[in-house]
Amino acid sequence: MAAVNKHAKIILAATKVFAKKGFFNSRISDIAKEAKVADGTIYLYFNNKYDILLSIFEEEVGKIFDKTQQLLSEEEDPRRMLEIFTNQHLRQMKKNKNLAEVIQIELRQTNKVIKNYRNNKFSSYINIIAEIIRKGQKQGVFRPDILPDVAKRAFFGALDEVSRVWNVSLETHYTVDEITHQVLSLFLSGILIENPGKH
Amino acid sequence: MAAVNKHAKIILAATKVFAKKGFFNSRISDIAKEAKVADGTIYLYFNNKYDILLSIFEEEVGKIFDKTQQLLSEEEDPRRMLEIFTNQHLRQMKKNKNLAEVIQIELRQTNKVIKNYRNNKFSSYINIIAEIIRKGQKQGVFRPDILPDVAKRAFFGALDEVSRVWNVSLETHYTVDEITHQVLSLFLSGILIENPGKH
Amino acid sequence: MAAVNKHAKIILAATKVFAKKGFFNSRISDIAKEAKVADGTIYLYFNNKYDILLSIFEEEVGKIFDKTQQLLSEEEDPRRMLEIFTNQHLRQMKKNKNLAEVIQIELRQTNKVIKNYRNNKFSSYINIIAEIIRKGQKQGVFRPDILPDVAKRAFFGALDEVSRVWNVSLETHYTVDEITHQVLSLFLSGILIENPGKH
Amino acid sequence: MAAVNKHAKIILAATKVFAKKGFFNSRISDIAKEAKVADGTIYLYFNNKYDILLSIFEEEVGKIFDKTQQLLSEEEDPRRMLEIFTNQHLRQMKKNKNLAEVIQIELRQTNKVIKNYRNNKFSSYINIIAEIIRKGQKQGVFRPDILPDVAKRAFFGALDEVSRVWNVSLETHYTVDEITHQVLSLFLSGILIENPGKH
DNA sequence: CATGAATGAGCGTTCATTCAT
DNA sequence: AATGAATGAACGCTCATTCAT
Repeated sequence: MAAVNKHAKIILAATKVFAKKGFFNSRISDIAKEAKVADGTIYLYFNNKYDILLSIFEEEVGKIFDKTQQLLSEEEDPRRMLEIFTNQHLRQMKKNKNLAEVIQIELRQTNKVIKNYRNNKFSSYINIIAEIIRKGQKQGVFRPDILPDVAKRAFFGALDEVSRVWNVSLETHYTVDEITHQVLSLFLSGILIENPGKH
Repeated sequence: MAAVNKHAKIILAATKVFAKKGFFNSRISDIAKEAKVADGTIYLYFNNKYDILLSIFEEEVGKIFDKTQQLLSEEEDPRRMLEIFTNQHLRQMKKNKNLAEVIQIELRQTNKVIKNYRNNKFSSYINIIAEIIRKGQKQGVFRPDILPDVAKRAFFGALDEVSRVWNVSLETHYTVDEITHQVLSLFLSGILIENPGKH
Repeated sequence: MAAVNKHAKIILAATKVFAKKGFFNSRISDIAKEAKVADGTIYLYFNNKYDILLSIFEEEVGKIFDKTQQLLSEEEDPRRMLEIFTNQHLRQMKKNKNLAEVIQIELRQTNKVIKNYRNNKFSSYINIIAEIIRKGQKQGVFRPDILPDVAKRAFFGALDEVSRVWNVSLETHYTVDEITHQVLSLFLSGILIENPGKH
Repeated sequence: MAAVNKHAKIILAATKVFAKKGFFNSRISDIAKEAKVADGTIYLYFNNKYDILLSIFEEEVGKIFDKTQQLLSEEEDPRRMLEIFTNQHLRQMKKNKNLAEVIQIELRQTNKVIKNYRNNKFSSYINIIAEIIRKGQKQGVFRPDILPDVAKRAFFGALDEVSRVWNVSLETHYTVDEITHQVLSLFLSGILIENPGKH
């Protein structure tokens, strides 16, 4: 078995285990068992437990980032770009629930090292939103008074919280497309029926 | 020192410690030291470490819930109500950064017991948003196609993610009122300059 | 309530609690609750937890010792004296099962201070048996080759083990008088049908 | 070092420590130090502290049981069998004083789980006595009015109490053979010089 | 490279004892 | 004398990490 496979197997197993039990409640032995390797083997590929978590972020979020960038590269309309981002994000989160859990849960915890997520893949990922907004403002289709760095957080927070429900409760039966439409519609047009103050 | 004070002191200390280090990285002895009581004293007021976390949620979120309800009780306009909720939430999170951290961080982790947060104070708090939306739909000022149970999550997620930045990074220098305006404006009117597709 | 009563109440409660849970598994608060006094009150009457155990021994065993001495004082026949001792012991153990437990269980444990039970009430109690044997040997009714200090232990051990069953299992349905007869008969006449080797 | 050795080393160390300090006064770290392993290593071989105690019982008592059975297998005379049992038991208790302590002390305590010692090795061991008695009764050499289930306890209790002295006090200087003779003689022929009431 | 037995630092929790009231 | 809230030392057990094989 090639080394690259072991690495991937451990990442996959750790994602599954972290998602199920949370980072702190997960044991190295749990991950080892799930990956079908010995406990010690994990330390041939990762420095420590926390390093596994970081690797998941960087690698898995990196994949989503790349995929999203690629999807957006052929699009020029900021409205469509936002739709693509939304749909792609929710779709990924639904497809890869384990990763969704890890992002959602672990993003907010551990020892603050990772929280200040500038200069990492996750930060880049979120900044895609800000870039789309800026592009729309340049094109004159998005309101110029919107602050991209505030709006990117609001938008990501909304997506994140909405998609959490997939892993936690059974209360929702909406499809990805329905949720995409709801959230996108909210952000694009707002909740008001009439927007007399708009211009 | 009256018992009620000890309880409050421990809650306060635990909130501070949890916010600083995260639940799992916090030690009972850290909380005891912060509260200036003996380790054992904590167990006179709480069943175990996790019980402290739950108590913070129920008690502190309960206070915010009550305060918010009171502020909203005199208002009839759903748009104003949403503004009041937003401003009040962001103001509380900025004022009580430790509690904000605990809510934001701990809400997503621990052993899934509290994650399914129906039937608790937190659930009630979030449902305020859904109620405001339903009221606005009845009054005909909010779009009827918006799903209140999806929108409440999107809205809370946006607020939550936006306010996180206060505790984590230094990147933002916006005031509460500016952020309130940004987020509210986004939700009410959307990001589009023109909304030809509306109604 | 007079102090003497508190002392007695605590002894009684402790005997009950120790019997039920064993010395190490018993909590001071258990005893306090059983005695209906505050935890701290116990320390007005006893130096520490272990002191309670010692007091039970000295006081309760002392009572049995006195009672037994009194019953034996009017008897001159060593055979009858042994019967009286046996019957009295088994009767007490059956009547006061809690004390029986404490004697049986706690006699063999704790920190060896008490185990070397010379110079205490329990030692005196066991020595009654040796005295009876010596008396019988002097009178020429008991075999002179029997060593009283060995036989006293064998006899007490037999009684102790036999009576344990009352507190632990349900396997026996024999009455005190039946058990008395069995044990006494064994010790007096042995298990052999014929004793040609005697004298 | 083979696993079987670690297991045995810990059993040996625990027996020693329990004998010296008693179960509740013994620390896992005491056992670990005595066995020259790390604290955590103990938990690779035993579930918890109490499990160590149970294992000592089952394993060590099992060995004595097997040895005794083997010694008795070639003997047909119940009188000789009783002598063999007695001698063998006392010899083992003198040889393995630590185990003797553990049996004597711990048998009567802990949380009553093992006290009802049917269906375990210890129960089997004691029942050897009852079987010998029944055999003697069938052969017509032991009195038929003796109840084997009462006598087995009386006999074991006598042996147990007599052998305790070896670990606790210095008062006795008798050899195993002397004690064997005393106890056996007592049980076979009784203490009376004449047994006119027999048969 | 891979293993998994062994390690031992670390922590949540308990509870005998104290002492201010 | 009596109380019971408060204390804090102590311990069973866990688990990330190491290393001999």
